[in-house]
Formats: sequence, C-alpha cells, structure tokens
Amino acid sequence: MAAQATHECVQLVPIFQELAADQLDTIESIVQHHHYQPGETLFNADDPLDTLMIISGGQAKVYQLAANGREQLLYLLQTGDIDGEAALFETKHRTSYGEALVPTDVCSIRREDFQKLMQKYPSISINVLNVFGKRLTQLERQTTSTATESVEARLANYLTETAASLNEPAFKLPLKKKDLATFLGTTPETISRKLTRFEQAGLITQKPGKIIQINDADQLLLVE
Amino acid sequence: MAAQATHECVQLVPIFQELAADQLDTIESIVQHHHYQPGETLFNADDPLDTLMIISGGQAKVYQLAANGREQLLYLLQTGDIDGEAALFETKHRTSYGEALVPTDVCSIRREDFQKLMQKYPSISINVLNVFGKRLTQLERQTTSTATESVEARLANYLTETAASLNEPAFKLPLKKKDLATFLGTTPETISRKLTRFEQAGLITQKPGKIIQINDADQLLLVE
DNA sequence: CGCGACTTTGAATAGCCTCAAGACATGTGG
DNA sequence: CCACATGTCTTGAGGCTATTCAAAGTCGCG
Repeated sequence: MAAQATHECVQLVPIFQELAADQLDTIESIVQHHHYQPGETLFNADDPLDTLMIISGGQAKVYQLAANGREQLLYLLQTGDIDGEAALFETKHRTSYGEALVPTDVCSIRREDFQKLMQKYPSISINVLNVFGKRLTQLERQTTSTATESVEARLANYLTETAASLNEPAFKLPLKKKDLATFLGTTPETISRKLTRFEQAGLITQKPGKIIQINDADQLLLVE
Repeated sequence: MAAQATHECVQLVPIFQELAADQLDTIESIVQHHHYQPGETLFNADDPLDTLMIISGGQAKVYQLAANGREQLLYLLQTGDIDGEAALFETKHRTSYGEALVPTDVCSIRREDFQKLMQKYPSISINVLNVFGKRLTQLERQTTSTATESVEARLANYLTETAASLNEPAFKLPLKKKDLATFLGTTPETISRKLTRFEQAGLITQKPGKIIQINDADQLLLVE
C-alpha cells in the first residue's frame, strides 16, 4: 500500500544489525513482501517450514492448538519481530498457527537464501542465537507462570509488565480479551471478573476502549 | 571417579558433531570437570551465567521457582544434553536452578572459550541453533499442554511419549512423583490418583519400583 | 531394623470453567 | 445517518476438577 522504503523490513530486524547499507540492499533484494488483513492466516501448523518471516508492520498472533481443540497463544509478533527461525534448521513443518490481528506487512526469506546469508555474514547467526535465547527465557517464564500461579497472579503480572514495557501506567490492551485469555491460559469470562475485582480493590481503573490504568503496581505484584 | 576417556564429554554432545578427533582434543583441553552427588546444586538462579555445561553422565533437573515459591520443572538433562546456551550470548545471569538427581558428571566451558570455538568452527553455531530450535519447540508444546489440557490428559501424554521414546511398553519412571508433578504442573497426590484410575480402567499396570506398563496406548491418548 | 523420605488415601474446599443470557460495541448496508 | 447484524464483553448460577491438609502406609537406605 504505502510506498516501499528500500530497507523497509530488513533494517527493522535485530538479526540484521551491524550490516552495512549495501549488504542490507542485497538482503532486501531477495525478500518477498506480503500483506495480510486482520484475521488472515500467515501460516498453519503442518505447513512446510521453509521461510523466515519478518513483521515489517502490524501485529500477529502465534498460537497452537491442544488435542482438545483449545487455543494457546504463544507469541504476539510486533513490528521487527521474526518467526520461523525455531525450525529453519531442522524441523520440516510448522507446529503453530499465525494470524494477523491488524493489517500486517510481512517479508519473508527462503530457507536456502537465509542459510547462505548466515555463511556470508556470520554475525547474523550470533544475532539469531540471541533472539532464540530471549525467546527461550521468555517461554520458560511463561510456562512456570501458567503452571504454578493463579490466574489472578498471572493477569496482575501481565498488566504490570505491559505497563512497564510501555513505560506508562495507562495503556490499551493490545489484544482482545479472548486472545488475552488464551495467552494467560484462562477464559475471557475469568479475565473480565478478575479485572473487575482489581478495579474494586482500587488497583486499576478501566476506561472505555480497552484502556487500563494501573493505580498501585506494587500491590498488583503482590496478588497471589 | 572412573578413568576419564579422552573425549569423555565432548564427543557425547551433538553440538560438537562433525569435528575431527584432534579438534575434539583441543576442546577437551579447555573444559573443566565436575562431579555432583544426588541433591547437589549445579547452579542457582541469579548465578552469573558464564559457562556452558555438558552432562557427561547422570541426570539433572532444571527448574524455576514461581513468585509463590512453587517449583516448575523445565527440563530433565540426560547424558549428552547441554545447558546454559540460552543465555551464553546475552543474559548475564541464570533464571533457573539445576540439581543433580543421581551421581552426575558435568564438564563446562567458559563463555569466552566457547565463543572462540564458534568462530573457529562455524558448524558449532549451526548445531547450537538446532539445539535451541528443538528446545523451543518442546517448550512450546509443554506450555500449550499445561495451559489447555487436563492433568489426566497431560499425564497420559507423558506416559505414552516416554514409552515411545524408550521403545518399550514398560518402563521405570525417571523421576520421583514429586518432580513429575512439578513437570506436569500438578501435585504428587493428583498424579497418584490419576495413575490409580488409569490402572482401574485397564490402561496401565503399576509395578513396584516405579515401573509402569502401558496396556492400551491408543486409549491412553484419547484421555481428555 | 528403624528412620526419613516418598507415596497413597480420604475429606473438605476453593478456584476456575461451562453454559446461558443480556449489554455493549463495531461495522455494514440501506 | 440511522438501523440492524455480528462479534465481543459482562454478569450470574452451577458444577467439576484439582488443590489443600492431614494421616496412614510404604519404600529405600544406613
């Protein structure tokens, strides 16, 4: 839609840090651009996994389906995030689903091309290792949290973390309650109830448009 | 304890695949050896993360503590597994605890040494990427499973998977029920009760010494 | 054999989910 | 610009699973 800047996606991505402009040109020339509408599918489980995806704009969710059909949100991809790295080297097919939440621009690099790039610019593989490491650490935390803490504690944590990462006490929930529920491993009804309780306790204030204002971050972190 | 073969740990590890014997010698010369008794600590959360650990023998558990103090088992390290990679490149401290379950041998490589190795032998970083990828995929599955499936389904899954990976319908649980419980995100009591139910339903048979025999793997997978 | 750790069993409770209905918002077509 | 349709959110009632606490039983090891 908008005119394409030369390095539109490539320069956004941490894994291509430290590369010179002309090297970015090379990379940009081999990527493919796609655009997705909200609700559109970026990929499905069992799809062949042969491309690395870069979110150059918008927002998408990555989720899995459990045996009983319930959805588990694993990641929320934002501008500059990448997906597909996890199995670029080994696994032959995807294990999760990707879906655009808002109008989203994606550029993708084919597996072989990416592997050539890694050989040519070794700093890329170090950067990819860093991305992996962060993701692992985050996922370990998420696993621990959903398995051992109450829904109330998880929600409280999510709110304070989101506020902290935005550096603002008031923010708009980036997800529908339904998606937030699958992220926290609960249901929309429970989220709704817990938020009401937080508000009654004076910990937060809810405003129209999914705006949440945190009034007492310290107390919120103490919720069990 | 036992006499040390030259490449005792190094040759066990997938990330050093494809290296020649003399290259393995080089690596072996820079690793440090440690031995741990059951219950001994390999590392704690908040420890500085500056070494890559290789399990050259034995078994260890890696777990996190939630805010409420409950334990979540993340990985069970077996001979040949590595730990510490997740943050070798960026994070400055550990986020999990490691503890030997049986007498365990570990060799470790200092961060700087390992980074030099990766520069010298680029195949190592590709191998590390593979290990990361597998771990991510496994952890994604675990997250989905604990968040969306019932304890019964998770336990049934665990049993069939363990049996499948050993290629035997009867096997000894590699963990105490207490640890298995934290792995599956539940309590020892619940595990006990569910196993009894499975047995009553004829799906498994329990024998002394934590031996479980699977009688009907198909039905077990259908448990909701 | 005896101690400590682990496991099993029981009873009561609590937290969360399900189902269902109504309120609200959002976006579409007339 | 309004009316309606669709999807999302809230609120309530009820039920169920899994946890908690407690105590007895079993295993393994010195």
